[in-house]
Amino acid sequence: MPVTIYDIADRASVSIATVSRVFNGHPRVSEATRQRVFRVAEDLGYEPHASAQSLARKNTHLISAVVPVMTSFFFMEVLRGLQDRLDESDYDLLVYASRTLDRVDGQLGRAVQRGRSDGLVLVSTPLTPERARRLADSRRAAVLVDSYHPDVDSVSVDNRRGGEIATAHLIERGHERVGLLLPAPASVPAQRRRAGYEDALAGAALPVDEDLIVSADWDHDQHGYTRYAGYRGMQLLLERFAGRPDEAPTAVFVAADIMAFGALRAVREAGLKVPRDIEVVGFDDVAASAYVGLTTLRQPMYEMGKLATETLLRRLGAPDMPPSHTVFAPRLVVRETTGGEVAELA
Amino acid sequence: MPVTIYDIADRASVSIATVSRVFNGHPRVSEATRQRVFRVAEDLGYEPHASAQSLARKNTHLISAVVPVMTSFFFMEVLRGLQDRLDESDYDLLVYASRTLDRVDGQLGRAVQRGRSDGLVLVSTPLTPERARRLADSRRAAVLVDSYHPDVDSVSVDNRRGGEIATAHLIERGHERVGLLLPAPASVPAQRRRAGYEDALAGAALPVDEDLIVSADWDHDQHGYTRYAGYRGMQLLLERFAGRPDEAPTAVFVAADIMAFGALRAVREAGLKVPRDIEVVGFDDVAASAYVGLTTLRQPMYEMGKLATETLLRRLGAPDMPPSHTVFAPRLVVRETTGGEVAELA
DNA sequence: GTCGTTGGTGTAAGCGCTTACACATTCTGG
DNA sequence: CCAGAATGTGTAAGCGCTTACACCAACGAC
Repeated sequence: MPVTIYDIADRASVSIATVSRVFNGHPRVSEATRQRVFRVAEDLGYEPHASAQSLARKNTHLISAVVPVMTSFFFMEVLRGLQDRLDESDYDLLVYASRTLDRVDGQLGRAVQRGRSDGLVLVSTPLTPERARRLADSRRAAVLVDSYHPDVDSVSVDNRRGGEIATAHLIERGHERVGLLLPAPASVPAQRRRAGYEDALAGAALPVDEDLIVSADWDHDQHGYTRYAGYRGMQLLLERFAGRPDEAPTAVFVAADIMAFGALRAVREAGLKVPRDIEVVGFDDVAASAYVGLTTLRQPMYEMGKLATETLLRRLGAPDMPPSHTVFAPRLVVRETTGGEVAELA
Repeated sequence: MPVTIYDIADRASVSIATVSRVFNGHPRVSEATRQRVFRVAEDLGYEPHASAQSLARKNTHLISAVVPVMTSFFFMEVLRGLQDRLDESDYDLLVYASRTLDRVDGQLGRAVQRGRSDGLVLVSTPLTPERARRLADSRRAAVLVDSYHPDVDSVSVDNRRGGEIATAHLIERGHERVGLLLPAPASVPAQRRRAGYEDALAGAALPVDEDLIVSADWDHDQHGYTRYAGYRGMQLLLERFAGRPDEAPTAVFVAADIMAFGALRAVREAGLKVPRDIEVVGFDDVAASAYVGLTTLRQPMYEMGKLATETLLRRLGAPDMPPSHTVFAPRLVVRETTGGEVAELA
């Protein structure tokens, strides 16, 4: 029933080789033949068979995106960037999003399967030695987004610098007791942001006080980038200083916007006002941050996705080029939570 | 270099047929041979070639999801539902998201290509006769999410009923002048919601006043599900009644949460307070709605995605089953914008 | 006229896998 | 002890396409 090149070859009185050549834009086909083949193909409603092409050509024209738990705005924006760039190429996109963090390796396994896709985009997926080995074994082109490995192309944001900017912003606004709310300690970006936090303190000759820092380490196997983690973290932080209000933080850098939303809530519930009693800075600049008026560090997520694709496509064309690493600087967006103007409409 | 079944066959001293059988769990293989083949395969690091399998088996184990402009929470949730259900199967997911609405058909074309995927999930993509024909020609299994066509499985929400519930809620709260903000008039779900709005008015013996209704019809080729559309729409609505405040709406049903955010903004800018001067009900219940305290109609997006996959997988197993249509009832979630409690943490 | 070119096309060998069919062996029951 | 069933394995024909190689005709150049 389905039409193959054999059918076309028959009806157009040529060989299947010629039909194939026509469809692949081979130069040595006479104009007359080309026209005839196209006409017959049109008549018959022919469409090449993707798997057969993949097998014969030894490439799939497919890109795999591996993302952890697809839940956040971040991944969606990156994906959108990927898509938009891919749209201009003739690659299609396979998405491997795992439900829980422990399934990531399983997804990765499927993504690197022979004949599945030509290249991978790994989003927020730290390249452990084990994973790096697997990737290398598979000989598949890859690019990392939001993580780093010396041997693989990557696109990321300067988390450390971002943490520093965030904290410095608060210090400049007169705060000397700046709290820090972190997701699960395992998160590498969060570690970097913390380093930046410490940089800023050091720059202002302020001490690092562990009491001011809370990590969402209670929920194992979770990344901790949740509203609840921020809510609970802020509660813990406030409780710690319940007996000594003069030592309590007057500002908090929350390492992710989504957490900051929870944190704001906890502040409100504690009967405090933002920014009057406590100022807050987030990280990411997700869509809702503008609504809520959250001061934050903007990550160019969409652009990162776009660039990642760009990089991957380049890599597919030049497998032996040395790896490239692009680092974007996050940009401070001041809103109400640190006394800025009412949010723009965007 | 890459290992094929031939390599394994050699090393295990069996034929390729037997190797294939082992990997496909064929019952008639002796235990000894099975073990040996597995061992050799393990040693060699064998992995089946996806394209070759697809070609030989005549199926790809791939599902395509076609979504318009990947930008909203809605699509992400549906996608997440899809993913999670797919995770339990051995299908992988191809995502076709178009940058603009006019590219949807192009994406659809790629998605239905022979040998690309076994089935399609069409999200918020109205099945025009042209598209229906194409789908039928391709003989590919498909399921519609958030749209309807008699011949194709579908999963959707009762938009009309939702519109009615939203409006009735406002009427019950004492409002007699209820405004309506809609996205682009072409949107079928929006038309249904409007119908529900009119149902509720009729039910309360209230007239339909066109002055109270605003459609985002200024931006052609856009779906109008944007924050700006809501902002502008609300502005227009307020302007209309600038000279006759007694006739102005005291409540507004906004056909999408994202629009409602913009609408709230416009209300605030006009110097009015929600819910004191104007009450607002949205539709969707996106994540940010809880933050903002927006009363809205909750669509079970995640569940719809999950069920869509379920339906599609069933359909793949039974192509001739008559089409099924599942309609979820949206649920009213009362929050601050209609005088409800402060938002839950979720 | 002969000979290398060049353009246009066909033949056939894959690509890596599945599976119908055939065959050989072993098992079972009478 | 043998027919027939059950079990295990191999042979080979695809699946639909690409492409190296070969071939032939037409073409100028000498």
